[in-house]
Amino acid sequence: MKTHRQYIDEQIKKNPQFAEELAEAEREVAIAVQLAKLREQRGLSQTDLAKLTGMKQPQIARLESGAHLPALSTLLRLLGVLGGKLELTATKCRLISTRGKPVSLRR
Amino acid sequence: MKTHRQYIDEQIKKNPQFAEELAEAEREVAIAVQLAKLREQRGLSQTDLAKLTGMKQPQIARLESGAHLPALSTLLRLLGVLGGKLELTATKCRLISTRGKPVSLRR
DNA sequence: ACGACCTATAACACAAATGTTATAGTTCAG
DNA sequence: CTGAACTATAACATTTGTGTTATAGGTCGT
Repeated sequence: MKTHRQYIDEQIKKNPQFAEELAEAEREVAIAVQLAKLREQRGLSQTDLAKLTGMKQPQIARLESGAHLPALSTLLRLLGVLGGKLELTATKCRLISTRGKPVSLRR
Repeated sequence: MKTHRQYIDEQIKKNPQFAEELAEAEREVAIAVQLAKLREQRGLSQTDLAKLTGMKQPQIARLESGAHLPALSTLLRLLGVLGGKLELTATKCRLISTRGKPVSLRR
């Protein structure tokens, strides 16, 4: 229950960018999982959802299995039917003005 | 200041699905717009953001102009740098169990 | 008028996701 | 054990987005 986390920490030390990449990857799988969960909460089979969205069952399966990320358009289509929202919110501001100039820089 | 909205309402009457499609389209452009806004709030030029994300300026321009939707992976990459989150939340539940069975149906 | 910076657009090869059909493995009811 | 419903996987053509280079049009300071 330790080695995996250790490995990750090492990588982050070696390459700070790794943290960002990892976070991104985690957000990616999270999406597949959430889609599947949402579908089941709604009591729909993959086939049902496929019909409702005009897709085919194997496509749903591919997405939920994480074989690849849905296109944004596909994700929105699914959420439209499943009753879900995609919110894009600004959070932390750790912004470095690359040179001189303060917050609202260069211009 | 009326004809456009009227047109839309007519379409919805003709084809109920049109409402869904429209909502989806609106969510799509919203994404492009929000990306641009967020970048400007951070005081970054397209070129800056490109460097920070390892992309090229024209790619940023393409996305912000809405020429096409970013791939989810690209969106996450941008948000990682811009300091933004993508939240996927369940909302309304207007779910019809297609045949018999109540909420948690068929299985 | 000149440079320096910005944003936008076009073109094209490449990669990634979709749409589709077929099919196989599960589980469960009868 | 059979069949029905569900999920998963493979293959392949098509569409969509990326990565890249080049270039053009704004705006501003000097």
